[in-house]
Amino acid sequence: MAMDDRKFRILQAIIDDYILTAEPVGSRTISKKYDMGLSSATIRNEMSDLEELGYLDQPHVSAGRVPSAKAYRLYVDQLLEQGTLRNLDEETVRAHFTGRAHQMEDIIDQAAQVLSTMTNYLAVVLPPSGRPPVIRNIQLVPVATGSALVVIVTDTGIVRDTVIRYNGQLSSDTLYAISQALTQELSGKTLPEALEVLPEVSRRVGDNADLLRSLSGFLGERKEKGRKPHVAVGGTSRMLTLPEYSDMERVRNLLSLVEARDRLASIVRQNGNVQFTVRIGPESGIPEMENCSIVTATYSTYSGQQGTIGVIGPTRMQYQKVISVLSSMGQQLTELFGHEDGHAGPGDSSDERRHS
Amino acid sequence: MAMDDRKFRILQAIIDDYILTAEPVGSRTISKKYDMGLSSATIRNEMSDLEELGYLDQPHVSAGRVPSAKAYRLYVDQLLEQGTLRNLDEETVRAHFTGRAHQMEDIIDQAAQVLSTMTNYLAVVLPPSGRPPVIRNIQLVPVATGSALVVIVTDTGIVRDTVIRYNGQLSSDTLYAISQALTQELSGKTLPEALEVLPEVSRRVGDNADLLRSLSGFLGERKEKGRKPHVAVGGTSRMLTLPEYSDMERVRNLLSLVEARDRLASIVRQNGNVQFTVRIGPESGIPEMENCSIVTATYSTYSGQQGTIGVIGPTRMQYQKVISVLSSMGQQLTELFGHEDGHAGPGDSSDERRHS
DNA sequence: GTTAGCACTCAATCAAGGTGAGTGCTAACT
DNA sequence: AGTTAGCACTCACCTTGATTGAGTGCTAAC
Repeated sequence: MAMDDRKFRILQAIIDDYILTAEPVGSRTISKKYDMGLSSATIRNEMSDLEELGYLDQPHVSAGRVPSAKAYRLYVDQLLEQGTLRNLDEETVRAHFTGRAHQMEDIIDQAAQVLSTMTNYLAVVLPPSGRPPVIRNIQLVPVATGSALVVIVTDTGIVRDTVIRYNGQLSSDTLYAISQALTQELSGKTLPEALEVLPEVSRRVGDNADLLRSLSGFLGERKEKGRKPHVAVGGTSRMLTLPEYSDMERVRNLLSLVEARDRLASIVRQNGNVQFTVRIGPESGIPEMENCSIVTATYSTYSGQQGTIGVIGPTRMQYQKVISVLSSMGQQLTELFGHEDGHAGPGDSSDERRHS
Repeated sequence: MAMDDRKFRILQAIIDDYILTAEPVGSRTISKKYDMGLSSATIRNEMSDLEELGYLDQPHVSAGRVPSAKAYRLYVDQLLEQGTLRNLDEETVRAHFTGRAHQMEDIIDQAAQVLSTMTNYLAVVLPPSGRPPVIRNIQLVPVATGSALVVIVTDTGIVRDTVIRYNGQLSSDTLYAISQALTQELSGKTLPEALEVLPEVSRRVGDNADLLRSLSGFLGERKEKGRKPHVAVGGTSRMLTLPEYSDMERVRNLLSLVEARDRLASIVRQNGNVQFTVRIGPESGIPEMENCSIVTATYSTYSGQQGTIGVIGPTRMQYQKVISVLSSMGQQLTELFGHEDGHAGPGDSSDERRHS
């Protein structure tokens, strides 16, 4: 016995209904609500077949049927194939996501916010990452006697800054001179490379050994740990309204996942070059995500770095909606970061980008 | 009838027991577990009095008694008076809170983490704020053609940065010259003040009207919205293990509060100059916090700015522990920020501070 | 003033029975 | 051969009622 067209249509109806209600679906419901022109008995036979084929599960004998992960997989694959769903939410996303902010973090926060309100699920947005950033400019700004702010502008537009301290006093002009020297020597290099050549540079620049040692220490630390990236999350509380989270155990699971940002990031992060990933239930291989689906998309920056945006929800997720919204958001982030200044947002207050 | 010493001791026992078990406390429990040398009947009489005095509530007639907000208030006041509890957790806090980080945000994140693990409640840490920061130094760092990073170093050590764009090309040296001029003119001023005099400065500096307009726009925006401060939160998932959060409704309340960081901040933020605040249940005046207590403490920076750290938990909170931990943490943050560089953490890798 | 004793209350627990949604199977129908 | 009506069966869920036990308030004796 194989999957024929009628079986598929019935399966689809079951999935649709289950996504809507979160209740096991009975044969009578399908026969009546989705008029297939078939009696419940016939549906019943087909459902029995579908169960045998592994597309349906039965919580217990006198309950309706529930779609299996395999069913969702089929459903989603079919959705993606026909590809009609894209861009349905394009405009709504544009309307809510202004991207009008100066800091990268604000932007991804806002993106997560929009994603979660539009989908009603948990949204995660990871900042761009990828190949190591290349130094463009180093600037030392006097803060107080004996301390300076190090600003490193990289090609990704991400600015890393910290205060270092040194002995003695250096004038603003001296610091500028050192900055220029450092920029000269180090621009075009990645952070680890810069760290390597720093001693040599230090010799050449000469008499500020102390300051350069501090700088070196800072770079070294950064190399090891990296700045832990800011992971934006939205919609946690919204998830709790879903019936699947009336179970405390699951809520706790979800919450501790959300709290462990780095773990969350590693779960969501998408490798490879596909535009989309849909991982349904156990496909993710993550034990506590058995009942969740993870849909991710990517966006990219002008410098070729890649970021991930993702939505986590129950397996009975509104896949069409989620995929459509993610797709639009991915596109818009790509647009937003697709410009030379790297940092986001129209610094001037022009409104062009929305229509470009 | 008034509160006498015996009544007080009984009340204390009830509170202690309720804090421990979260179950209504019966007369027999008090008589046996806390040997008062009194029979349950006597305790019962006293409890009846205590109820009449408003210190105890009875969920229903055949249940034990539960301390009222008034009881906790008395209990806490008494704790604070005797003041013996301070510094009990000093060492543990020191051990877990290294404060070893370059970014302010990392530090307050870590502080929230430590607070929540040590108390098992929800911890909130607000960055220092207070009088408006005064500009010390302005620096424009070239990022790409037509765009520059604005770094403003303020006396609070907090660095605000953003990329602005302008027409045309300016060399690194030109930008430096402008930076110097701006620093000259604007240092010592607050942001709003700077915004006011900027047009004038613009005239004097001359031919870079476009850039200065961008800068002015940026400052104006900042003035309005301010950079939304980073509010660190820790221990959300830990709260769910408490029996009072087996109710979904409450969990949702808590969660949406945690998600609305600004609201959370306004709840926790402590005004006035007291070292401590303990708000018990309805005292906070916040409807959804009726069953919660909020304990806050402050820390301050060398520049006189003040930050708040707080713990939110059920009214039957372990007040002693919480107060002690908050106290130690506040002290340590004050120490940490009590130095000229404002930005935190030993930039060098010396270990001195832990013993200073 | 303290305590033992007793009647009383009431949430919580559990078993028993009823209900209804849903199934699987069979036999009749097209 | 596919479809459908009918029927027996299953089982989660709800209701009901009885039981239990923690806890109280009151009274009378110490």
